Amino acid sequence: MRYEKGHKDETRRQILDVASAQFRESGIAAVGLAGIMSEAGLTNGAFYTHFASKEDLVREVLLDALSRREQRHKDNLENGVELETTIRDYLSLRHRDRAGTGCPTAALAAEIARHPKATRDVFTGKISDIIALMAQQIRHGSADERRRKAIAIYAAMVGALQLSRAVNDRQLSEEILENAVEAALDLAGRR
Amino acid sequence: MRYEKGHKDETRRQILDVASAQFRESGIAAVGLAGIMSEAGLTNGAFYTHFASKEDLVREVLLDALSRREQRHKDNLENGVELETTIRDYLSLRHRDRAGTGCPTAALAAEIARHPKATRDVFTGKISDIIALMAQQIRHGSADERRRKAIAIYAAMVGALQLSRAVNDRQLSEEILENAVEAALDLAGRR
DNA sequence: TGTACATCAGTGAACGCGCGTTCACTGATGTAC
DNA sequence: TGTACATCAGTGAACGCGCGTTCACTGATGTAC
Repeated sequence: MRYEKGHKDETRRQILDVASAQFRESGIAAVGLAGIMSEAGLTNGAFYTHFASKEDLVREVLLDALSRREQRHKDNLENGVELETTIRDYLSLRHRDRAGTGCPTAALAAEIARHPKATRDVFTGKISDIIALMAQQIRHGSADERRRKAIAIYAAMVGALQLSRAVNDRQLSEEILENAVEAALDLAGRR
Repeated sequence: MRYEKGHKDETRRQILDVASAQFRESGIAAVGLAGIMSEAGLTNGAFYTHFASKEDLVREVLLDALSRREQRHKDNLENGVELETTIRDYLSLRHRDRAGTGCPTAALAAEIARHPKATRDVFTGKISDIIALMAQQIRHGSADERRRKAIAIYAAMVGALQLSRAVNDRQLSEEILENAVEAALDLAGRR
């Protein structure tokens, strides 16, 4: 063949990575395939060698980005990382300012709600897994109680990160992050 | 004049209302001016008699929709409506299923974060006002404590509503809303 | 061993379409003289 | 009172542009005989 073994997989991964960052940075509807392909160092037409449609790409990007997030939660759990650390990392200035490498839920949840069933199915499955992993990070309470807390904490984190990004006032933005950290810790039963 | 007095204002309001619903239902980037104008019963060209650009419309829609939300919070406060009621209304199935008439923050926050300064300024100002009004609904604690709580509760509500909309599983969707209600009430110091 | 053909990742131009925006025009009314 | 002109909300066609998608083609390699 013209290209060495595994070349196509590498190209696919490259497209996936570029799209993943652009979607989270600018939103799905605002990003065009031409822009993705050119940043990936390819021409328009090659896209369809790897994906069936833009919606197919969206689904694959979501699966990939959320799987990476899930893996991070798994690693945290195995390494005994405290829930407090997870919360503080999520609600950090760094995460707020780097949407392109950050949580896909905070960047895209509202948009995902308007996408086809197959795309929402991927989101639903991964979000369930992530909630289950966060529940395991919680120290006290029954399995049911921990799950309930994990859901509420996750929702609070997603909402606060979005607000801190949308708001155009440094002080208010930081106030939102800080208060959400405290609230999440309260909910986790840490104080 | 060709049209009776106040006609232009009515037309402007009509465009504003149609755009407001379409933006919240489908997202700003996914909605076109032609679709807005035809639903408003007008042709393309008339748009620029009322607004300078799509971004101008976005700003006006946001100002209008958030002002209405703010007014609702004011009314609630004057009528002695409990914070619990505000929370339960926000995190209701009805609100989840009617994004077009619902909270602009939950529908558009991530998108607003990517819009120009002037648009984000409008959002920031109104969100500050709404937070201040919610803080007044909280019964216990110093003014500062109540503000901190209001911020956290608002973030949790926004995040939970979005998650409940994005998720493609009825049970999980309702579980998110219910747990967020409980968490918000906990944060408010109701139990 | 040499030749003919198959494979396939990627190229790049083109497709129809809808986007935001512009603009010459319409036609009913108000104003000036 | 009659006429000429100004006003202005709205029309509808057109602008250039970028969108997602298609497709004939390229050219390096692998396979068959």
